[in-house]
Amino acid sequence: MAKPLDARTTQAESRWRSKWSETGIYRYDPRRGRDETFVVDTPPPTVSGSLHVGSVCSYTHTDLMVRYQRMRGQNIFYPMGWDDNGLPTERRVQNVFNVRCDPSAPYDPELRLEFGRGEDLVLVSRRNFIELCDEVVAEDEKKFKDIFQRVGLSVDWNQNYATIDERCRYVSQFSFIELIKAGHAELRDAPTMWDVDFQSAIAQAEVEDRVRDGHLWRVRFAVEGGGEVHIATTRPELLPACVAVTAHPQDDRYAQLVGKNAITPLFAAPVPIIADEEADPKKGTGVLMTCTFGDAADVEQWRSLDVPAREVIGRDGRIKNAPWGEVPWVSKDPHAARGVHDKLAGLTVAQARRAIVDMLGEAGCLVGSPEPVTRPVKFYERGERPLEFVVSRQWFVNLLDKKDALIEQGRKIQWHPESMRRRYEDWVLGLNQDWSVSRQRYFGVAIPVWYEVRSDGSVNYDSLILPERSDLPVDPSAEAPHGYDEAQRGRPGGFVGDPDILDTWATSSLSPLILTGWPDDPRRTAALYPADMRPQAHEIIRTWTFYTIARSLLMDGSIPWYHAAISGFVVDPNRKKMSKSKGNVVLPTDVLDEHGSDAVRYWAASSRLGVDTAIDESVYKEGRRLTTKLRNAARLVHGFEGVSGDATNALDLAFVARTRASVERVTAAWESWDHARALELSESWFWADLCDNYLELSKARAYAGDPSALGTLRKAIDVALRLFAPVLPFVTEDLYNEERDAFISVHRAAWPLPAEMEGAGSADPFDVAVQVLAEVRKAKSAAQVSVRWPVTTMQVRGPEAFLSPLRTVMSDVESTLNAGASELVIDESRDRCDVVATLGQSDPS
RNA sequence: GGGCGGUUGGCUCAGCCUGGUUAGAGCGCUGCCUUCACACGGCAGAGGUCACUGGUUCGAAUCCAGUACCGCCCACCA
Repeated sequence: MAKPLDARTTQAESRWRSKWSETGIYRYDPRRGRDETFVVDTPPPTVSGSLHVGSVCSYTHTDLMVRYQRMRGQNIFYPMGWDDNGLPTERRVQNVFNVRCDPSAPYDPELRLEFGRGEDLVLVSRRNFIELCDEVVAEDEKKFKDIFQRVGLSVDWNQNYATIDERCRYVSQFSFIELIKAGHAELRDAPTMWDVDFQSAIAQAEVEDRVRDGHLWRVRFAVEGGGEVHIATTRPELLPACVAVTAHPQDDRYAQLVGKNAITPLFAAPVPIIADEEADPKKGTGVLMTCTFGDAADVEQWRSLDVPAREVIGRDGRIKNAPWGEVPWVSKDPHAARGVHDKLAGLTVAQARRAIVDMLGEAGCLVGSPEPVTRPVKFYERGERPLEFVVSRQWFVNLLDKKDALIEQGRKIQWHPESMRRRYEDWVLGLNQDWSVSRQRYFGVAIPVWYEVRSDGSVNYDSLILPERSDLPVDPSAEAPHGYDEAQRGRPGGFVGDPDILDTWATSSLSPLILTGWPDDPRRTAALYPADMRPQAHEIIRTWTFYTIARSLLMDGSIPWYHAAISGFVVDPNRKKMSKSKGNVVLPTDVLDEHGSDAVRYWAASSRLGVDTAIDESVYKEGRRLTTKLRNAARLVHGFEGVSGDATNALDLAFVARTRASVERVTAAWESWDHARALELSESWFWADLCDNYLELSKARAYAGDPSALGTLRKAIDVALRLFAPVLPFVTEDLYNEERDAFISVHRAAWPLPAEMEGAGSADPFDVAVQVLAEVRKAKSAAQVSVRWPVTTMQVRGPEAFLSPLRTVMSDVESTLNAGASELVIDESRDRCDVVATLGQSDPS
């Protein structure tokens, strides 16, 4: 059981937090140029519920690099954003206030609602709804900010945005209008993936496969002119939507049928039998039906075959009432077809499936019994019912024709770890749809478009009315375009506003631009864009990474950042993903309370980018151990009295050389974005070289006030504090300022560089001294005596190459070991040394 | 089905790119050592056929090929 966090640590952490905030040491300086500025495109966390401990880990990873860069003299632009637009917020607001948005309701400026559910459901205008959303997210933002500050993120809190705020709406709408003008975004009336519960279009990136049990039915189709063909399907309810039947061109079983018509059972619709490479002879019966629309393949075939669409599933996920009646010509027996359809109309997909299977069975059109199958089914990632393809009017951003360019952009970016680039490329290569950006929701950035209404009252979707830049952000459902007044809304000769909002990623994908003054302040933009670093989790490579790269490409062909730092997941100690249902969620506030900020940061810093990390109590303990060790080492050195001088003693010089080599390696690790390696190297230098060995070896001289030892020790502590400052910002700041009258932040101090340790020569004397030390310690341990136990005589036998450096530091070795006379014997026959120590007979005390 | 990552002492991980003396660290474990920075410490120790198979090489944890298992990402679902 770990000892509770001592009050000193907690108080120091909170004191330094306040001090940093008061003194503004993390503030961005807009006067400095791009080449000396390090820009972070911080992920705006979704502010709903509580912050995940995994977020604490990955945000800390960012802060580690930021603090390193700051100490390297970089001007840091490290903002914070909040992602508050979109569905999660809407759902929370609906629950918290018991309201629903009614876009047709007028705005009520006096509306005041209490937190907690009211008795009756209240319908509010879109603007009121958005205001309520603002209210709710403000609460969450406070909680998130508190945790981020506790963990010591060196964010410049003056650089802040929320994806629903005016600035973001402005940037998002402006950029979208630019996409329209450039022909990258267009309105299409086309089959789109649709969530029947959320009543909204969904983009490919928001879709996930879930494995579901189902059945494979074999259905008998008659062939015009005689014969029959069996098709296999898991979705018989789409039979009325069947527009073609396909078989593979090399499939001999069906070759003679191609070109003829099949007749669908129950509906008696003639549909062409077509040879198609996509039909796999090994699956099902080798023959499948193309329906409008069961899946993306259907959409593709429907396009390429140029057959009519027969949409049977409505936006509510139920079988439509009318379509069959609207196109009676497709059936050879319209009356019977209508009779069948009437039984299906209004049923959900699942109900219709059962009903149609029953009817097919009665009609003798099922072959054999259904075969149970499990197959992946597409769901909206937040949805509960399978997605359907429905025809609707949506805005799309064209990306399918830009795969090559998107991959090319990805290659200009450095990925950490490198393997994540492949994930991005795989996603790009697997794209099969353009980006559907309109969402039939309320809390988000409105699509900034109106459409003209013709004199006959119909909407002319080809005739867009775009807002002026000076009017942005706009809400087309509440504001009239220039040259019109509100009375003309929906009237012949008037206008209608696009009722939809943009996909949340349409705004998030502009995150590297949002705070850069784009597009109105080109000087600021040039100083902040592209960003240096995009930190994020790997799960959103398909969304945030991808869309951001795409937006920059479409904007001006730029890349959004130079480095993408991808963090892994944090999993529970059993390597399982944390989830509320499993009850294995670890709250950031709990670990911070229990172990302290520095220890939690130490844990985060121990994990490498891209690697999944398990919650591990022992690592927090290790972090606390390190902070304690730092305090104690600093206390010892700060307690020595005497004047510091230059290092002149042989051991001191050798230790400086050893330190210089370590600093070089630590710095190289930071430069290669490997904070875990940097920490490991810093630690082994500090713990072994400095504390276990050099401190012991120089202690006697330090107590005696030797200026060389004192100068070297003080320098070593100073280096240690700076080396650990990125990882342990609190304890290092505390110790750095322990001896100072006026506050100077270690986080503004210069990173230790080898240049500070020039002229130290070789580290050999230190290394050989350590070897002799280890030998004698071993002997004392074997004899079960204390480290201070006296050594009466000591003989070191070895080659001159070893003894020569040892000779220069022998007095320190002797005093550390409490040894009397010692003898060095040259023996070139061995490549190492032997140490023979005779221990004293009695306790020194 | 495709792609990526992993498999090293009881646990968590490093080392692998650039093959070469007894494979490292922390935790845990064992023994010893406490007035002189630190017992949230120090010293010493036990514990590993580096997943498996084959290959390259004088030499393989490290390079190559394949297999198994674990995890993640993706996939037009008949």
